[in-house]
Amino acid sequence: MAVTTRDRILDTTAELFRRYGYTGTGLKQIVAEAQAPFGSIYHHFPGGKEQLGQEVILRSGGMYQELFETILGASPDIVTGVRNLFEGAAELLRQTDYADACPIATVALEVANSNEPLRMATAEVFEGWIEAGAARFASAGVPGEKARDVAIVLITSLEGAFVLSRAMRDTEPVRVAGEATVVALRAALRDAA
Amino acid sequence: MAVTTRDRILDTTAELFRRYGYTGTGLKQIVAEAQAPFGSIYHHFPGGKEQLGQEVILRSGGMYQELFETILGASPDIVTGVRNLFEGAAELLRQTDYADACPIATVALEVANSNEPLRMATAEVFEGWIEAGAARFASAGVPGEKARDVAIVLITSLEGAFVLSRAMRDTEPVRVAGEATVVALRAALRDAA
DNA sequence: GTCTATAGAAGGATAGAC
DNA sequence: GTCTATCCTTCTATAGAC
Repeated sequence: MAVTTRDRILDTTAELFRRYGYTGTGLKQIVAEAQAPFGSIYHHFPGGKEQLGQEVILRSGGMYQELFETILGASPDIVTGVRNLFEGAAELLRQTDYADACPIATVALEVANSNEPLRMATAEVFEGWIEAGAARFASAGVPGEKARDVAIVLITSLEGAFVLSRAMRDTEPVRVAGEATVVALRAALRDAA
Repeated sequence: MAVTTRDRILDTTAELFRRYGYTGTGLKQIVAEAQAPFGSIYHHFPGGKEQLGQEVILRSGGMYQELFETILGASPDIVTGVRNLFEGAAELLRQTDYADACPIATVALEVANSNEPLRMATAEVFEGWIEAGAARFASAGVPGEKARDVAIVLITSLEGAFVLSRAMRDTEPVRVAGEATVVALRAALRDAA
């Protein structure tokens, strides 16, 4: 079949991590949902839960980055792209009962002071997002020294808005944070002129 | 003594939640660190871990709000106050090995789609922070309809910056988010003139 | 190699001694 | 009422049957 057991485990784990976090997701829960025998986890991931977590973090981070790129690439200009990104996130939240937000933020907070290998994986993802965002903003006309800052503002705004929107079950924080990010981006673009 | 067993349990739990999250913190771990017998948890919190979690969330939220008010109240003007708030957060992160950030964000993400009573507690805290911030910005001269938005920008920026800074072990996200929040606040204040 | 059964530790919760 | 001992479940991980 097109999807291997290994991929099914990775996909299922990513989904469960997003909803229940790292410590809140059990290996038995994963294999049950992925319709795989328990032993297949240790067959495909000899390092156990930690190895599985690492791969899920890096993989989800990469997929989310591709989603960013797709949305921004499909927009006529960078300002519209950023606006579409936040509006799409708000809509997706609403449609998924406020579950479908950042795939790694919950895990990132859980492991930041308790699991160094996993913390490093989340840091690697965030750093990758920042660099990708900075490159895109720079090529859109944001001055070099400002491009990284704008990328950080975008990502921190979105992450923080996810925290509040998921807790409050309201898209308001995502919408407001999106507007603020657009304003910050416009200001940075003005500096270039 | 000045501090009761109940308070010691609440303080200890708040600290452990911040570091390990809700599911990552065990009741046995709590009583061990609080130097209390195991039974005292169910004596003081008959509702078990969930009741304890609820009280910790609301209490930590209130204490953090007081901290906001203290910092903003001690600053000569609102812009300086917001700057001090982010700078203080960055310094505290650095000093505490990037553990001392938002006391409830980790729990908020963990429970958002898995524990409705606890989700409501986190939502109550965030809504309280937004309203307190909006009131303060309004009295500082931000037009009424903008005051709530600025408060949301402040809180989402800080929360998102905490996620990145803790994961990356770098204060850069908090500092950049702080600058952006100051810029947004200044723009809102200009609208009033 | 795929899968089941189970080990050994830790989880939350409770009963009852004192 | 304070505290201890224990219950039952669930956790990660492993051993070994097929």
